[in-house]
Amino acid sequence: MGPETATSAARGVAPPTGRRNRDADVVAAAINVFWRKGYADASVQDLADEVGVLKGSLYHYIESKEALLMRVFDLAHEQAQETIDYAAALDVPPLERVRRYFERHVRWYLDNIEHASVFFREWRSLTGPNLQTVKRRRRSYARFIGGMIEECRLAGATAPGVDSRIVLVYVLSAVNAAPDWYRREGPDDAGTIAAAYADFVVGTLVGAA
Amino acid sequence: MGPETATSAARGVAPPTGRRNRDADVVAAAINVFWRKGYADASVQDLADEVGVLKGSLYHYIESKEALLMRVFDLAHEQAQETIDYAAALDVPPLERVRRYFERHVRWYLDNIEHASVFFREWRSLTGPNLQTVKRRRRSYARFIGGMIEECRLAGATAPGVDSRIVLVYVLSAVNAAPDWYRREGPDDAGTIAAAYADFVVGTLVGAA
Amino acid sequence: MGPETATSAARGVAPPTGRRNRDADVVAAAINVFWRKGYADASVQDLADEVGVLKGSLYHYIESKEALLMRVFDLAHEQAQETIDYAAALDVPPLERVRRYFERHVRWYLDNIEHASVFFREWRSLTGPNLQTVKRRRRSYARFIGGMIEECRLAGATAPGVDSRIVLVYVLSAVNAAPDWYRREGPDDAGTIAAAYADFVVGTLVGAA
Amino acid sequence: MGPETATSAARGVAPPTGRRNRDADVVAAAINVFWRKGYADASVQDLADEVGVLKGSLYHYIESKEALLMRVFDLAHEQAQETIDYAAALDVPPLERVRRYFERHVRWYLDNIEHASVFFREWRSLTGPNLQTVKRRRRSYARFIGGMIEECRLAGATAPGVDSRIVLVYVLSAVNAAPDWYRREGPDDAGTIAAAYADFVVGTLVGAA
DNA sequence: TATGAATGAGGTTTCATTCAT
DNA sequence: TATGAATGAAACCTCATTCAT
Repeated sequence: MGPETATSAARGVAPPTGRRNRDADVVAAAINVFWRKGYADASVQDLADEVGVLKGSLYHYIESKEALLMRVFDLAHEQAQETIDYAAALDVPPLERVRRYFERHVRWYLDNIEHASVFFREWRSLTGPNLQTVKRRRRSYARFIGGMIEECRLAGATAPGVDSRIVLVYVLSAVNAAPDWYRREGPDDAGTIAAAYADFVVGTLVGAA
Repeated sequence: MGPETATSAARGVAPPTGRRNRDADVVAAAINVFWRKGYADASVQDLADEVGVLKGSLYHYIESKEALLMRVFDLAHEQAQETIDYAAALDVPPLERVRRYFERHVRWYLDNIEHASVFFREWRSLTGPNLQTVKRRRRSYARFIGGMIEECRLAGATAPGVDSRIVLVYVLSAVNAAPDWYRREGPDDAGTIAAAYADFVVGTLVGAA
Repeated sequence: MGPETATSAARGVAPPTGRRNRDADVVAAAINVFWRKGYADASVQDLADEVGVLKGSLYHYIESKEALLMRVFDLAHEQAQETIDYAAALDVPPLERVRRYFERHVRWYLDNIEHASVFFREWRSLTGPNLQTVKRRRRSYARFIGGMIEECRLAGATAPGVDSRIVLVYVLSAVNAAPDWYRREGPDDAGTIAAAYADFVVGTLVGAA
Repeated sequence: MGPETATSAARGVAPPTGRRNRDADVVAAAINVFWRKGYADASVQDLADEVGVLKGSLYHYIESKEALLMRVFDLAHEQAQETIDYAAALDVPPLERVRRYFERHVRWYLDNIEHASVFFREWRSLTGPNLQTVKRRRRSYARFIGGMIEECRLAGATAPGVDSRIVLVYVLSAVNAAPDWYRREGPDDAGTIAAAYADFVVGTLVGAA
């Protein structure tokens, strides 16, 4: 897993720059605690313990527990957007774009299991505008991926009977649950699984009997 | 004690006409409330409101909030087991068994979205022996489905490079998330989606490029 | 974390002048409330009222209602142990050791009626390890006192027919109930009663007809 | 312990007369339950379980939980009064009257440990007129015993320095705690202990050094 | 007499958040 | 920046008692 410790492995943020990177530490702690206990069962005390400050002090870094959860989502969004930008910029045939998108996408999940798990499990705990924002983003992801699939269909690359809408939710579901099943210590490495998943997606598009 | 349970140790008389089957009502209410608010955010007050009794009165029917959640899981388990028994009893080729299993499986999800959603989302809220029981059942489901897939492979019905373990988690993930996406008021009816999903699963097995 | 404990991880500065020793206040309040209403009938609200904080705030100082009761017992134990150490260190004949032990012992009861009353009345309200601890201590007290009595017998200072075991429970019972009867505003002062009780004990040992 | 079972050994009431003696059963059950769990921790459900009826049905036999406790006290009072009447009617010297009173008194305790324990432990749980009644009776017992002791003093049978008031509470305390210490399965039988206690009391009166 | 569902008040405890120091 | 005491609302659960059947 690299040089990080097990408990702070979920960060994906830059390492502390020597003096102080408390914001990133706090988000990394939140990812870990929310992953282990779930947002609802995680107390602010748990978060403070993980960061190593007293409960009251934590409020110098966060506005509220939910705002902290939202920061976790914002960070994930940035990284998801990078994958989208990467795929959008590729100059390859539609099916290959899909394959490369999902390979990188799944790869991110498997390299950031805790973060990805929180991302997929806990969005229902958000409220009000935060919830709206996250839902909007999710629709935007789906629209982008749906667009890629539609391109494949228009290019005649998909099986005749395939319904783009159904295949979209099918493959998204399969892929997004990856962090629920993957074990770092398991027999398959992340690259293998990411490639296999990407192949499955392509197979689902072209091959449905 | 006769055939009655310990808690309803009546003297063998028929249940008074005035007494409805509150147990079933309570579980149905729990499914709805846990689905709308999530287990952690649902209060016992919410549950009592849904049933139409006072908070304290609810404890005539449940031993604890978690025990009620567990009853929701027990009920889902019974029905999941029926699908397994149905598929196991079929006298058809392996691939067809898989197809029919998943069609019925998905069909149950789509006909019981709230129940299925709670079943897939809230198991982490269980604790102690309840959690162990549910995990054990999940492993048992996976073992059954994995067995069906392995039968296909041994019968030479799957694509050469397919890794049974990976394809298992892939299709389970895709299928189990169905209640997250399906909208009853959407354009596709449950039968169509269930059939499409079953076809995707078969396609994933036989067709991975 | 350095040498400080995790929960009081102060930086070694003296406690702020504004912060009183709330721990001692809380135990004192508990003694009073448990004495007036009994442990079972005393609510956490009663305790908070006596301390002068809100109910929730009390949990900064206690872990649970029972843990607070246990602190009352721990404090009493410390003081009971001091009396034992005092008596054990005396260089006097056995009967005189008994007399001085009980005089001091009763004196403590009468000077701390509320505390002593709770100590003798409420130990059955403890549970689990707390209850075991208190029972163990009680056996230890009895063993010490029984040892003193046995010393008297071996020194030939007791009446011939005296059964050490029976006389032990007899005098302990008589003495331990003192706080139930004594009224501070009564005609006899604590010193007189303590001396009388000690004489009775000695009388019971040497004089049983 | 005679023909009764262990769990119903505390009654001291007449055995069921064949058809129905539910009142006595209920009091016997109360004695046992209050003895095992304490009045405050005993629920009406516990009482109903012990009697063998449903909770609601118990209210055909009792008016309230406290009224049931009061019946336990009334029954004990009847039996305590019998001992007093017995002693009062004796035509013996004062010291001998004291001795016989206490022998019988202690004997009752030891033969009815559960009942006696509740009698001495739980009177503080009564309220209002019930509490007043029980306190009045206790004063009356003390007055009777104090009268016997005073008779001894007037007859010149006590040691010169003895203070009647102090010796009264001393011996009462010693004697009343007997059910706290006595174990039916212990090495000494009830008759031996009752005699020894009575001797101690006399010894305390005549022999205080 | 017997039932057991229903009541409603009260119990202990947790916790996100604030604020004086 | 850091503390930790204090807040007060809300959580789950228990229980003595009532009452329609």
